[in-house]
Amino acid sequence: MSAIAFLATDPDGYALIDLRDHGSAQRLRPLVHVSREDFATTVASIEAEFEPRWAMLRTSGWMPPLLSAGVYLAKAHVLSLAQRIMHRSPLAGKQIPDFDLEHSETTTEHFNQDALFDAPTFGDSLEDLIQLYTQQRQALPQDPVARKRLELLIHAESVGALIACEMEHAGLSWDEAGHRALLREQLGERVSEYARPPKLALKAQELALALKTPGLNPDSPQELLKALHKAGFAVRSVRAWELEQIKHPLIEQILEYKKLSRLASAHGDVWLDQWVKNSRFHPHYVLGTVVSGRWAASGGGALQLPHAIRQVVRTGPGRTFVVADGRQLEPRILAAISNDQQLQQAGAQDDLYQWLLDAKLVSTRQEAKLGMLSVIYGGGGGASGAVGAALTKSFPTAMRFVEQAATAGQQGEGVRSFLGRGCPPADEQWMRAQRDTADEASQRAADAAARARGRFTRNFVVQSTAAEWALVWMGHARHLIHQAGWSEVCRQVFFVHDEIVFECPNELADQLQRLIAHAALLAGRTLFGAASPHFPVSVAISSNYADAK
DNA sequence: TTCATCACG
DNA sequence: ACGTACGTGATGAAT
Repeated sequence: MSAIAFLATDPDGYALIDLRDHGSAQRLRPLVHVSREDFATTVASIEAEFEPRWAMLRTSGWMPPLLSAGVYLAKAHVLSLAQRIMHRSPLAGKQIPDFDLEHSETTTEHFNQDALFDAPTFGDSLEDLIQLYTQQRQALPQDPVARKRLELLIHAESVGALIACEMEHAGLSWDEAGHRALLREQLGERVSEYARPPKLALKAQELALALKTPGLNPDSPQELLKALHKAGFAVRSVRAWELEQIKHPLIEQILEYKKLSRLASAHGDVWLDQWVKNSRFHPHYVLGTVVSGRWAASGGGALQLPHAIRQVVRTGPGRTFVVADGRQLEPRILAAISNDQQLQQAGAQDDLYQWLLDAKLVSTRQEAKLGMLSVIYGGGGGASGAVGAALTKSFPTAMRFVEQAATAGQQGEGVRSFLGRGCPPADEQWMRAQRDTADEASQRAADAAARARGRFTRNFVVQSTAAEWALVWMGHARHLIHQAGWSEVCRQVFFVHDEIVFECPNELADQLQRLIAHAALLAGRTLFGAASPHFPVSVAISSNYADAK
C-alpha cells in the first residue's frame, strides 16, 4: 500500500494535509489542519507511519521549516515541476497547460489568468492541488513502458527538488578567513565597492604606461583592443584564449590583469559578504528552467565555481568531502540511448577514452574527449574530421542516433530524453523563417537557423538523459544514506550536472564512497534495466574541494 | 537593455 | 564552400 499526502495552504490557518491511499484515493485520515507550531512534528509523524509521497505545488515555503526541524521526506511529487515536464513531454497522453515556473514563485492567487502569462498560475489550496494532480494522472500515457518512464522522471525530478532544498539549507562549508586572506594577498587592502583594489589598480596603471594609453581602463574591451592595435598587436578581440596564442611579456601582463580583475569582481569581498554566512555558501538551485532538465543556480554563480577558488572550500575538523562524478557520462549515455553495442563494449572499462586510445581510433586522450564531444555537440570536427570518421566507422549505431536527432531538429520537430522530457518545439518565428525565404540571404539565414536547431536537438537527447541519470543517481544515494542511518551526519552539499559533493565524518568516507558507486550502478539499472551499460564514478576523499580532482 | 567576456559541465 | 560545437549565470561596459 502506498500513500499520497497533499500538502496545501490552509485558508484559515497554516497547512492542510490530506492523506490518501494512492490506488483507491480513499482518505487514510480525516483532513488534518495544522498550525505553524505543530507543522514539523505532524509531518514527521505522518512520514514515520505512512512514508507517503508528499504532493506539493512547490518546495519553497514548506521545506525550509521542515529542514530546520530536521524532518526527512523520502518521496515527493512537486506539482509545478511535474506540470512543466508533462506539458512538454511527447509521451503524455494528452496536452496539458504549462506551469509558469519563472514567475510563479511569488504568486499565490487562485487561477490568476493574467494576460501576461500563457499559463494559469495555480494557488496552494487543496482544491488546486488535487485538480492539478488529477489532471496530471489523466495525462499519463496508457502504454505501460512510457507511463513508467514518465512517472520515474517526475519522481526523480521531485526528489531532486527535495535535495536542492536540503543543500540550500546545509550550505557548502567555506573557509571565509582563508578566502579573505587570499584576497588580501592578491588584491591588497579592501577598498570601497566600486574602486579598484590597490594591486589591481597598480597593474592597470602599469598597463596604461606600457601601452602608452593614459587613463586606459583594461576592463573595457573596446579601449583595450584599440590600445593593442596601436601597440602593433593584430588581434581580433581581447578574449583570453586569443591573447594566449601570443607569447609576449605585455600580453602576459594583460592576462594577469584579467585574472585578478575577474577574481575581484566575481569572488571578491562583496561576493563573500553576500553569499557566505557563518562560513557556509548558500546558493539557490533552480529546477525546471533549463530545457534539458539540468539545474541552474541563481545567486553566487554556484554552478560556475572557478577551480581557482575551490581551495577555500574546506570542511571543519573531523569531517571530509566525498566528491563523486560520473566518468565520461555523456558518451555512456549515448551508448545507452542508441543501444550501440560497440560503444557499450568500449565503455565496459572504467576509462572509455583509454579504450579509444588502445583501439588506435585516436592518438591522445584530448583527441578522444574532443572527438566524443564533437559528435554529441554536432561540431565541425565531428563526422567530417578524421577522429569523427573513425568514430563513425566504429560506432555507426550511436552516430546514426545523433544524426537522426539532428535531422528531426532541423525540420522543426521535437525530440525527447530517454524518460520523456521533451524539448520545446520550434517557435512560430523559426517556422516562418523556414517558409518565407524570398531571397538568397534569407535562405542562408534559414539554413543556418535549421543547422543550429539540429545541433541543439542532437545535444538535447544526450544532455537531457545524462541529467536524468544524475537525478536518479542522487536519489539512490540519498535513499541509501538514509537507510544506513547516516542522514544526520552525512549530507549532500553540492551538485554540478554530473558531480556530487557530500560532506561526512572522516570515519564514514570509505563506506560512503562505496555507497555512491553502488548508487551509480542502481541508476543505470533504474533507467536502462538489467542490461544497462557500465556507469563508473570516480570518487575522491578530501577536506578541500580543490584537491578532490 | 544588450554586448563582450569569462566561469562551469 | 561551408557552419568552427551544446547548455548555463554573472559582471562591467556600451548603448
